[in-house]
Amino acid sequence: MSKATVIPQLMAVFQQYGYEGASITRFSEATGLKRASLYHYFPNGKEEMAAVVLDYITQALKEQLLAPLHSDRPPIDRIRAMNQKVDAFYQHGQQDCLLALLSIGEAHQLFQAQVQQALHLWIDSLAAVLVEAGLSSITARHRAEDAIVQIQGALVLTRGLNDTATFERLLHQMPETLLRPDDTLE
Amino acid sequence: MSKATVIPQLMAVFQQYGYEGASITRFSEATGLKRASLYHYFPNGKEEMAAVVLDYITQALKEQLLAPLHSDRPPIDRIRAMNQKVDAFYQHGQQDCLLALLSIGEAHQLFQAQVQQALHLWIDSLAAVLVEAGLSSITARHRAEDAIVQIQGALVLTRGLNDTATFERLLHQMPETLLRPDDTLE
DNA sequence: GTCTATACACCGATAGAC
DNA sequence: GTCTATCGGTGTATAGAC
Repeated sequence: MSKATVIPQLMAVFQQYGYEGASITRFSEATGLKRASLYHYFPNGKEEMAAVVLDYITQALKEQLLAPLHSDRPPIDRIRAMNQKVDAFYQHGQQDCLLALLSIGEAHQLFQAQVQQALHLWIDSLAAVLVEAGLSSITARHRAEDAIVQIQGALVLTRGLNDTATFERLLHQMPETLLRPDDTLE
Repeated sequence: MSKATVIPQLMAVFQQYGYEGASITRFSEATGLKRASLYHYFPNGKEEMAAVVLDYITQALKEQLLAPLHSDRPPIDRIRAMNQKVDAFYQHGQQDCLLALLSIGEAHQLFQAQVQQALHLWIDSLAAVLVEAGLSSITARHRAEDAIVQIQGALVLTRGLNDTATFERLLHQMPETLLRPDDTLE
């Protein structure tokens, strides 16, 4: 049992219970390791676990969600490809986003820097594609922010309404919405 | 000290710490009442407190945010009026939404019905105004969902980026966005 | 590296005096 | 209605055997 093996299992616990609701007992049940063994891997306990999980999902963001944005296909195909990954990553909206969960309560202070960095990476990567597609720099940035807002907001609505329809609809129409002509009113 | 007096104080604790992070000790500090006194008002403890707070904010939703939608002014003015209230209610995006916080972890099971009802009320009220403005029933519903998605997503982004700019921008451009002509592509 | 055993703080909840 | 005192349970974290 290596450290890398347990990280996805810790991630699942954080996703299901949030930062405060995630306890060492639950981590122990999820990994099959006893408390003391977890402290062997993560001497700083829950806080260190969350930090490592955040590094892990930042890597997943780069390698899974953002990688399709750097292909040589047309911009709209790249965004479609990203959204396919987004749909899988969040399991059609039924999986909570750790970037959102870890900016609540006590966790907000602790992980703000890491969360901020990941969100900026996402926005910047998407905005770069929109600039390449011919949008102005400022419009591209706004649209990229809007995309992340839609994803995060749709995740909230999916949980609250217990219905993935809005998440799926917004993901589906997002590529065209993001690439619509620049009104210069924005 | 009456029961109604402490509800806003309990709400503030839930908003700051989420459901799991909110403890009786913190409620005691926020209200000035000792633990046993809180159990006098809320025999079922934290769960009952959250349920009462949810009723309170559902009432606030109706009386503060949705009331402007029922005036006799043009639809765009009514939506602008709602968004002014939204901006104040969430303190320019810096105040977390309890409907989102109470659909996480353990709280999700407990309060799903109340959260769902409040969100549907919000969406239905907004969609009714959009229908009155001439949009088709299905488009109105989608746009109303989009509005709640934008508000909730922008709240997430405000926390994560520590910047209220996106929240303010989206609120400002929302009235025109919601009332734009129906493409019938939606 | 993994375990058992344990220390100590805080949690939710209740009993009972005033 | 508000308090002090207290209970059992769970939380984080560590010591030390194997």
